[in-house]
Amino acid sequence: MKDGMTIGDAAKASGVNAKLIRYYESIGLIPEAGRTASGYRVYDDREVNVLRFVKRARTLGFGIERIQKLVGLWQDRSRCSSEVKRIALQHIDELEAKIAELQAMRDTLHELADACHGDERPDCPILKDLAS
Amino acid sequence: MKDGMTIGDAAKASGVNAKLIRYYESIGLIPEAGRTASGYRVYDDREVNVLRFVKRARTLGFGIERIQKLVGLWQDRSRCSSEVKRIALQHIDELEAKIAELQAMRDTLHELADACHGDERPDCPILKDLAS
DNA sequence: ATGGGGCTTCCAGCCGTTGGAAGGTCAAGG
DNA sequence: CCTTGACCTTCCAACGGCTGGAAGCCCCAT
Repeated sequence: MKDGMTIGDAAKASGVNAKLIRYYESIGLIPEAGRTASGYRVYDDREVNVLRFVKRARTLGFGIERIQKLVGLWQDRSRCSSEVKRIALQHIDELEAKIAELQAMRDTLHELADACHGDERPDCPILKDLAS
Repeated sequence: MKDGMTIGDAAKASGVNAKLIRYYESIGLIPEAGRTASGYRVYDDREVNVLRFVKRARTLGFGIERIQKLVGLWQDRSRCSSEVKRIALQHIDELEAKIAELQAMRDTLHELADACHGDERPDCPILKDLAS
């Protein structure tokens, strides 16, 4: 039962849904799966592991392109860990930037919301700010 | 020179580029602009103010649909500030959620990157985590 | 009249999914 | 053997919020 899974089985085993597996294949993130005589895709444990790797990397916010590199490094036994770390640090930088951006929005909005009495009257510092 | 601007002038005056102004019109975020005899869009100060409002709201991360509501409330003199505040608070909640999500990614990655020596050796806790 | 800049429309792509339609395949049960 | 229903296949479209390009018209200065 381990080898020769259908895409549905691979989806359950990896946590990546079938539709997304096909999509990942279509964009070249994962190699083309083998096929049965009738055209069904066939997966084995190794491919499920790749899918799990991809899913975990997505959970950490890596983009597809970077995941491709990570999968490559993962499968390259002669890789340098420095290369992997470099990619991770770069991603951390981008996350920090995004976080800072969102926090700035939140902080501004928080101030405006605090200043807004939020009652039935039309006077509103939030709209005043937006209109400025 | 104040009224009867072309889209390019309105873009400069509002900070929203011409392409985007047309897009906003196409999705109904802003009403259809008037036209000259030859088909050029024409803008006046009031419309530029709406564009500025939209731009500021986008800067604060509001989505288009919500901005539509905000513009409506802004132009409604009998609005309740509570309604505006409600929208702002809801948006703050979503920002908080997104921030927390990104922070979780960053924290995990930070731990992994710290544990990775990042040298020429292949051993790598980052890949180990992704493969788990 | 010619050039160049701005305007017009429409179409396509970005990212990572998700949904749906239309049709083929497979195993189980009547 | 045939039907049912759950699976699989492909392709096409939409989400949000833009951004770019192509093809063609308009307007002003030289």
